Amino acid sequence: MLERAHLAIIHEVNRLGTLTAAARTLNLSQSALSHAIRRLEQQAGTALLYKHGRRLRFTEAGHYLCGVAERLLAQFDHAETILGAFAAGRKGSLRIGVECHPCHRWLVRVVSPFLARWPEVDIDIRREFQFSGIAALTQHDIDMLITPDPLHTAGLRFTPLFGYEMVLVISRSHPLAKQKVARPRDMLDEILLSYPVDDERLDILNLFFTPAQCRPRGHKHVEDTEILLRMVAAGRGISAIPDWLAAEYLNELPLSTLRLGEDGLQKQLYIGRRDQDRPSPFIDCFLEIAKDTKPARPHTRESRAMPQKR
Amino acid sequence: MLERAHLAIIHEVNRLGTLTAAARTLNLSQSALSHAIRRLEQQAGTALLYKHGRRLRFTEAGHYLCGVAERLLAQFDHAETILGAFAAGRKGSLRIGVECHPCHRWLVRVVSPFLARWPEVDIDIRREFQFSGIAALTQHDIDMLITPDPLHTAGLRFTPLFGYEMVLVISRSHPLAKQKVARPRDMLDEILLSYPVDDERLDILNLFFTPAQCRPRGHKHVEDTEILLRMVAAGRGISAIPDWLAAEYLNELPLSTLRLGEDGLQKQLYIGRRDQDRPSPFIDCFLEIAKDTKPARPHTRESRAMPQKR
DNA sequence: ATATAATGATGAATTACTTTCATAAAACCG
DNA sequence: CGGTTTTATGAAAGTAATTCATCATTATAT
Repeated sequence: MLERAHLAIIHEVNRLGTLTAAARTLNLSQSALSHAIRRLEQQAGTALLYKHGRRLRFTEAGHYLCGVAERLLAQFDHAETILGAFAAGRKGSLRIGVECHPCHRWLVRVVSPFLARWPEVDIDIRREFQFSGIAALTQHDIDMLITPDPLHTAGLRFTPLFGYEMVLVISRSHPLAKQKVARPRDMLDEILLSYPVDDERLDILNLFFTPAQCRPRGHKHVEDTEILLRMVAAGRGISAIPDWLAAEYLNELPLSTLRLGEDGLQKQLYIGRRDQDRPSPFIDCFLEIAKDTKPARPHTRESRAMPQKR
Repeated sequence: MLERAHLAIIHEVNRLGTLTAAARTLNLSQSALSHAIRRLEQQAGTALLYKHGRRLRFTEAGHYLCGVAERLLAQFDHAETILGAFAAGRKGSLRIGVECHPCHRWLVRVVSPFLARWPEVDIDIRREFQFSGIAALTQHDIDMLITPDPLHTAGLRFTPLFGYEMVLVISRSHPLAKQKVARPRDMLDEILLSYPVDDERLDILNLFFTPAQCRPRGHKHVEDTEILLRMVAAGRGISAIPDWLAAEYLNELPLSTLRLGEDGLQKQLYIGRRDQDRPSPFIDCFLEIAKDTKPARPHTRESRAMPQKR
């Protein structure tokens, strides 16, 4: 029978490359691992490792088990963490996934009061997913997902948080800065700056440029919002960000915002959970705080020009 | 440490309600389960079950573990199923290298029935190699190599598939189209069209032009067979392809075929494998299908002029 | 080349852990 | 209140994992 111990061995051998090294980190003898793997192979009826030189290589089946090990061990670890929280009289932990890069600033404003009210709950925020955030949620890699793109799958429930508008930000000294509305054809000579995300997941491309069958002259990825906006302010490119995020920076940087198309690019932020999860007071509390935490500056046409300090 | 056995116990107790019943289905004594749970509780530092009347109920932590158990046990079961498929040779992947450009059409006729019979086996076909196909095979980058040029290296084994003849194709309206045999000196004014392959690997150059110490007027690379033959048909060049491939196109395009030299340019297709590879039912099956799949139209001198519909 | 170090494999001995056995205690049921 | 069902527990037995000592192989350095 496949046991956690087997997975741990497989995982460490994969990570470290040799039985000897794996044995060290597992506080076992090299012989123990060798025997354990041999037993597992006999039970499974297939080889998992074979010698290549004086090291080991995984067979196809072994390689498959590496993947299993990685997934399952993480879940064991997490389960033990939660169990530890129960033991310590705490309530548990909340793993939140965020699929919307600029939402990070908003999220910290939700997390702070939550942590104050639930000192016994640990929060972990994840921004990178092997596949999608939705998959991470269904596979219990995270407990909540914050995303502008809900995918109504069986077993998941999405609650709307707030609507917002994606706006174009450009340097205030840019010729187009006086316009109210940006049109795709105006942008042909611009460099688009975006978070490092697949093109298919960029609304500015999907919903603005692609329908007009054109693309900006260039496209660069920038990880950090602050740096991204400073590059825009310096005239090094344009970008599309939520209106409320733009509002936070309008009085700090020489930026202008333009509506994307006549109707604007309207979005909605959702929080997704698994249906089957039992109700928990702190999860309810988190949701409540999240719903009450509107983005920094509800953006209206009037306020755009005159943002106030937070 | 939380083990699979613990999860199994938790799960059965949850399902059946009593330790005694759970013990029965797990082929263990009631006492064994009781001890196991006790140990786990001591390690976790928190109670998981408590007595309610003479039965057991889950604590909050225990209830949480039920959920974990359900998910993880399913994943263990699935992993063991897959492992069983590996052991039975049902599951695996087959990376096939093809060193013979026009063989692609033949290969798809082998792969289709194979995929139908081995739904759990993934097939990957590679046509580009960093060095040679032989090197890719010895270095485990591919598992099989289909090539007309076997190189009998230690550790590799080549099985012949079928013999064929490379023939010259020219437009039917070409002055030479009436000849039976093409001679190098007739081709001095022609443009040779070939797949984008190094000159050293082109048989028409090595075995036809080079011995006669001449070259055609020009040489262009074309990636796609269909396009290559349409160019030939349009009188834009000549090419050398296997007779059976020519046969497939003779009734669709105005082409003529000529023998390359008096004896023709005879070739043989081989399938190469590593000697040391363990036998696998699906690899054997692939070989069998490959051997049984003769090229589209066994080409004879008589049929050349009068190809039939497939 | 040859010596040396590193690594994995193996069988026997040992150790650790799990399971059973036997029994007690508690709870439900008539 | 017995009779029955169920869990808990300590000691004994049994099973399985681990180590030890050693060998074989391969890579690296001299």
